[in-house]
Amino acid sequence: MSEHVVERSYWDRKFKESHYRLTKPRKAILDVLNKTGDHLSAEEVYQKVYDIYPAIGLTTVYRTLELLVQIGVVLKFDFGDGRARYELNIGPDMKKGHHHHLICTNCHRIIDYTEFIDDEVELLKKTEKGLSRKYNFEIHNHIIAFYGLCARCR
Amino acid sequence: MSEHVVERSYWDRKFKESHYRLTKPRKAILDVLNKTGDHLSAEEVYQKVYDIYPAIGLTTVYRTLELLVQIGVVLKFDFGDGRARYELNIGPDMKKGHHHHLICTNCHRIIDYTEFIDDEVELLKKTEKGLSRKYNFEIHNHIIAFYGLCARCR
DNA sequence: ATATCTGCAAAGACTTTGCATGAGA
DNA sequence: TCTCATGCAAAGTCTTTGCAGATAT
Repeated sequence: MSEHVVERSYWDRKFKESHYRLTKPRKAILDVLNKTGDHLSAEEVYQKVYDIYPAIGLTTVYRTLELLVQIGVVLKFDFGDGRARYELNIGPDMKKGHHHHLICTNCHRIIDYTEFIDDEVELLKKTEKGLSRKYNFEIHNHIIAFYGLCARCR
Repeated sequence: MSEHVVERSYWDRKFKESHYRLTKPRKAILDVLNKTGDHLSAEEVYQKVYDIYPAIGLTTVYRTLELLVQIGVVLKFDFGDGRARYELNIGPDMKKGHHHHLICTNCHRIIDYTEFIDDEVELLKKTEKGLSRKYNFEIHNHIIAFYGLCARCR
């Protein structure tokens, strides 16, 4: 399918720029991230990759996720349940655009929201500009998260 | 000193409300959190408490910090360096008010900032109201953080 | 060819749990 | 008194590292 061709060329380019090799395990991991709408833990990524590429090792998953975070393709989060979680930041076939999170402190469920994002982005742009000037800090990314109790847990 | 009396009565009240006991180890931990301006890890809290209360155990530090998070006295963060960090949320003698963080992804330094907080808080209030209605989510807290490179690392 | 990458096993780091002793209301 | 809290040791999780064999350019 041509959809797949587009994906491949996109990652190819992105990897060439970063002088890393786009190997089979890495492609499989990217495919998994590209298809899911969830915030997967390393173990969960491993499980899903295993289905399409059983030779995969958990170590490679960790190393690849780390690499993808470095080159800005993946975002890494910690929602307080003791394991890091990952989601695609940029990709050819992304399920969602820029969004933020509601995090249930009881059951650790994550709700993505996109409401008010425009207002937030506008404010954050101003803030970013001011902060990077004042602290000489080069901002690459930001997060906003609300903590509390979800509908089921309250 | 009367300053100390004020602190004690404050924590006393807070603990009575929560039907927990304000023991010596817990007092020592609160004193440490109250005096520092940093975001301490559990190990760092342990070290500092050790100086004023050598009988302290690391386990107690973990359990107490967890407890303080539960009753809303302490905030828990994960800045990406593999250990949780804690700071006082409310207290009699706090070093800082509400603030957010700039996090260096290279050296893991944390910079607190309070600029633009008013604008942010205003926007977040609106957002909170909308989100809690739409998702039936009870919001207790929020975080904003910017990731990037600090002056030294860029 | 040859610099990277991979998977396994082992080690590392942080955090939690079991349990007998000790302290607070 | 009697429930709750503490400290030590041990266990549990998630993540990283060492290394020999496999792979991509």
